[in-house]
Amino acid sequence: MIALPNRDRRSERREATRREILNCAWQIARADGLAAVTLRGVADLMGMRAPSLYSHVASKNAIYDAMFGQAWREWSAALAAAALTAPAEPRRALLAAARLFVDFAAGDPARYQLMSQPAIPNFIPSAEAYAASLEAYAQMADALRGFGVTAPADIDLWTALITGFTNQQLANDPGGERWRGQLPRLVDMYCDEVGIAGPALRSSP
Amino acid sequence: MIALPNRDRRSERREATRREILNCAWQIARADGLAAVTLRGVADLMGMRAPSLYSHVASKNAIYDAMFGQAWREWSAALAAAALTAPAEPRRALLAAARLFVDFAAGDPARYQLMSQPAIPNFIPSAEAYAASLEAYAQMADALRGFGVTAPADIDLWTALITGFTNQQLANDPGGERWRGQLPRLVDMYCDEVGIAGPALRSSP
DNA sequence: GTCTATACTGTGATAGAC
DNA sequence: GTCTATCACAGTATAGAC
Repeated sequence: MIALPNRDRRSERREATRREILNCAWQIARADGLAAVTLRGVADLMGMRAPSLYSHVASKNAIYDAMFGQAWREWSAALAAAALTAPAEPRRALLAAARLFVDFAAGDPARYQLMSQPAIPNFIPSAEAYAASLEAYAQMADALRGFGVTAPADIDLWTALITGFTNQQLANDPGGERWRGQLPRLVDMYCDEVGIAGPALRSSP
Repeated sequence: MIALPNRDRRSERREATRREILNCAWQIARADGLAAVTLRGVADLMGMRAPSLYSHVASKNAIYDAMFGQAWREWSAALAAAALTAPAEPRRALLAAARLFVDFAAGDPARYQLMSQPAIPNFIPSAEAYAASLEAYAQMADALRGFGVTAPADIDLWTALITGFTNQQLANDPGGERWRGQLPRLVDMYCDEVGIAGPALRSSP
């Protein structure tokens, strides 16, 4: 009988290289933009030849795909960490969530660009990676449900409002406050519309 | 003394070829997406060789640039044709403008993708092409001013709301009504917020 | 399993002949 | 103006060394 090691060092190392590939890709994306990620560039950073990457990833789009899923999972984690389930002050909680999203996007524009399709030509997230974004959506929907918002239309309204503000902020005033500064007003508008009570945020941002 | 022709047939023909290049590029973009536009593809459609295009266009990005300006001028024309200066019923006018924008975007997703940066890697609209988008912005701002909306923040609010709805509609329910159908509600929210009077649209869409 | 060398295809772009 | 030829660079497929 052969003693099986309780840890598979081989697959551990394999996972580590895969992670390193993603890290190098992120590094390039952050520095020079998403489109600047090339297999040769990633390979250079790793001290490898470009074709060698195919031992660990199926294609370049597979790298984007993994990054896409990773990005949405990071957002889910950030939202969960914020623990905005404060039913006592729903408007403040929603404002915090909105600011969190804008700041999350502004903190890594390349990441946000990848999250909001269609950033890369010919890249369509796989069902598995897309599931990560759906989970983040469900997470936000849950939070809204905690505030009494259940109608799908009301949830659609929220997503359109927040992403609209985020896109405008990043595209026209990156790092500024032109739209971000209006978030209290936006959250008030939304809460008034969907019937979330509480004191207005506008006067006391 | 040499008789100068009163029309420059040469430059007329030159302009015609340039237009044809753009038309072929649009044709490809509409059929297979913006990224599918290839110099060889355009040249094929024109019965030319790819390098010959450089006699009429400085680069591939110059083609995108011309398309960008053209797209925004088309939107300006569409908005002007709508003649939404109906101060009697501002809410209806704004709803018409909002629907016009969503439909304009949905009518040619590739065009809208190009209008909303950053659609193509390494493509940044030239100052001249960008001016076309600024003019469209000024046009909308003028219309809003006609309804008493003058604060820059209020105009920013409008753009974020409309583009947010449009993006969500195209990305998650292309050709549908999921967000488009909520436009009356959105316009009401906006008008209530910025102080545009009139009967609510919600009940009578 | 992991990496390399080589090579194929397609891209935007340039040079120079006609 | 348009052509042919060619370049540099991309993603990727394959064969084989270790």
